[in-house]
Amino acid sequence: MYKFKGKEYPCCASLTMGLIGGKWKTVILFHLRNDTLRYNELRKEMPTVTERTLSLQLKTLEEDGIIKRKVYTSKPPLKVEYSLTDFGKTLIPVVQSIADWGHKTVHNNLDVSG
Amino acid sequence: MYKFKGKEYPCCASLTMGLIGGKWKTVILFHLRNDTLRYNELRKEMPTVTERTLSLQLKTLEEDGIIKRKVYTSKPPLKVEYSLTDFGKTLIPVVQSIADWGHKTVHNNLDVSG
DNA sequence: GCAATAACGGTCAAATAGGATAGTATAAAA
DNA sequence: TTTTATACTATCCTATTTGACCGTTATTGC
Repeated sequence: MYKFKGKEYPCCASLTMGLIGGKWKTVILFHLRNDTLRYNELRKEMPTVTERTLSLQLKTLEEDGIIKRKVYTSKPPLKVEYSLTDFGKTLIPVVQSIADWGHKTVHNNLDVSG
Repeated sequence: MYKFKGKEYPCCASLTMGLIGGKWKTVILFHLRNDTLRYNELRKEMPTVTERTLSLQLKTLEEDGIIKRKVYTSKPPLKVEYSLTDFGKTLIPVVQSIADWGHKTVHNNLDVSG
């Protein structure tokens, strides 16, 4: 049994998936792996996600300590930047290997059965 | 846009997650990464999954060409063995990095915020 | 004055995932 | 002869995730 942040997981792999699983989290982390991006910049990178879902996922990633949210409110134009925390940066190799596999698989077309 | 087996994904990372995402798939792949296991051997490794869910996940992993199912029915005692296909073996580094991160994270207790 | 941009939040609904429980067929073991 | 083991399948139900759509506050640009 693995425990992390009050949640229990039966396997080390399921712990990781509990944090980065779901339809959009790895996509967000992929776009943030080398960059700091604003909310609307993320939206442009991920046009098919709804705003509601994006902000929900950003919130849980922040709660889990994986990304940080920096608000520039020193005066008017609201500006919010998202980036990986130090803890979140430890996930870069994982996210990268997930992304690389997807990329390589499409290109090699290793798909046998059609 | 990435396409694989008739499904579309907005990002290379989401393609991978479409195949190995969900609560149990990486756990199954983790246990099969070096071994061939029978249905009930998998159950013993994953006592908290229900039989329904386990067999559903095994079926979709098989349909996606990631694992193969070998039935030994040459006479009576029914025996079914699950193992990775060659295609599935290309996922070993991905699954391993997911598992390693979970393992290391629990042990280092990198959890900052509590 | 009006539209556009930025960064969301709220509500509702649909889809999907997963769990609880029980049942099946066969055969061996006690 | 009853129980146990193997490898599932079938129903039913709940919980979680995600999408559609609209509203909000504030400010800049035309």
